[in-house]
Amino acid sequence: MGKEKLIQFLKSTDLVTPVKAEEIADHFAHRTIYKNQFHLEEGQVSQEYFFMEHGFLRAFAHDTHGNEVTTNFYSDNQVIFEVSSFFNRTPSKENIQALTDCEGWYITYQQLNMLFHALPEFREFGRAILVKGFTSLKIRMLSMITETAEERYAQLLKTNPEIFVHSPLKYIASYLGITDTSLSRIRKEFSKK
Amino acid sequence: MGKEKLIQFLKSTDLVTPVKAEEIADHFAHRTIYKNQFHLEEGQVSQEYFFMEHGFLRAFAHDTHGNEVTTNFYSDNQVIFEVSSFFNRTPSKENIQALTDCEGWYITYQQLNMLFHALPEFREFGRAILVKGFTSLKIRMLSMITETAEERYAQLLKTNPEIFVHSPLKYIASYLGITDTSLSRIRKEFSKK
DNA sequence: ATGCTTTCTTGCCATTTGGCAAGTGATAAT
DNA sequence: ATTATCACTTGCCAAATGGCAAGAAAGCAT
Repeated sequence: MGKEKLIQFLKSTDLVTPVKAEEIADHFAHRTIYKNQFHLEEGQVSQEYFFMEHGFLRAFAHDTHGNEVTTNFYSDNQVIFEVSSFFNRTPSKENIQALTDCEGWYITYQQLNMLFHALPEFREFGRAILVKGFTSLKIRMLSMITETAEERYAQLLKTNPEIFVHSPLKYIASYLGITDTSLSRIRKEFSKK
Repeated sequence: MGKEKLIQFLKSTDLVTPVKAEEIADHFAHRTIYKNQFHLEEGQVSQEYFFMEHGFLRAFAHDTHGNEVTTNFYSDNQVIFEVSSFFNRTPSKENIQALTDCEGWYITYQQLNMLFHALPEFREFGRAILVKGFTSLKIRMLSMITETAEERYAQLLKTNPEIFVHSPLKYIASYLGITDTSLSRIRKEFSKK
């Protein structure tokens, strides 16, 4: 049935046994998101808990002056949904859009709760995903406060080089908290070293 | 037994019924944290899920050059614990210290899991707390990226004036992502308006 | 292949923020 | 009361980042 990657991912957390992983995966359905399509649009309620088998997505919001700001990038083996909108059933302030064709597996909010109820192990898994997202955001916040734009750029290039393959620099710039002009200059300086 | 505030807080989320709120509260024990004492120290595993009835706390971490950075402030009616350390049972990179005498109620990791297991409603409550923390961090990140230091200062002063009552400005400065020198200048400019 | 749009770079200059050190005032300890 | 420490401010200047506009380069549509 082709859900090997999903099953492998569920098992990789060590919170879900092999047998239960299969059972959980049974409830996921296949989803393709074609390049430029939206997985979630501002104003909608995030409906799908989406495991990405392969592809590349960008999440972005609008600031008070209407400018786009990239809030996240997502690649293979990540779970994608807008936490606040998904769990509170409120309209999302974020958009999630495909930068390449994406393939993966999803369940709805209702199905997720059903599974959480039926399989406590999956609930632990769900929490682990949440904690992971929270933790990486905290790390990013710390780097926003303590590091220079160049240091943040160097770090991103080192730890997430695939972002530079799939995303235009202007999206990366706002993710780093700088303008595209500055990013261009930083890259110039950086390449000299 | 004096746990009215805790019970009220549990009920306020609408995820926990009045009866269950009492049952949950039964498992919490009283805790006083005196001014300057640590609720959590770097290197330790966050052990207590702490509901603050009243008081004021600051969380801080150290950056790569050893400088203190304030990561959060906590006041009345908040749940305090270091998410990553608490759930992953790993050493914390953060410290949580009292800026005033604090009083509240706590349970341990083991008790929390026991309660989660026994009372699914409390689990929902736990998730809501997590989602809330995540959401406010996302909002803060967006403001770090899109707003000037002065705008962030004005916003904090408006929405969390109590912080300025209890915390020295240098702690607030690093929370805002600026130096204490800059905050001082911003305040000077701001007061002219 | 041609033209159109988007992405990226660059020069010029403005603005924001930081670094350091001195100075003032407040608080705390003895 | 005296001293020491801490919190905050300020002046001077440096460094980082932004804004705008022009131009080069790359990608896309027809």
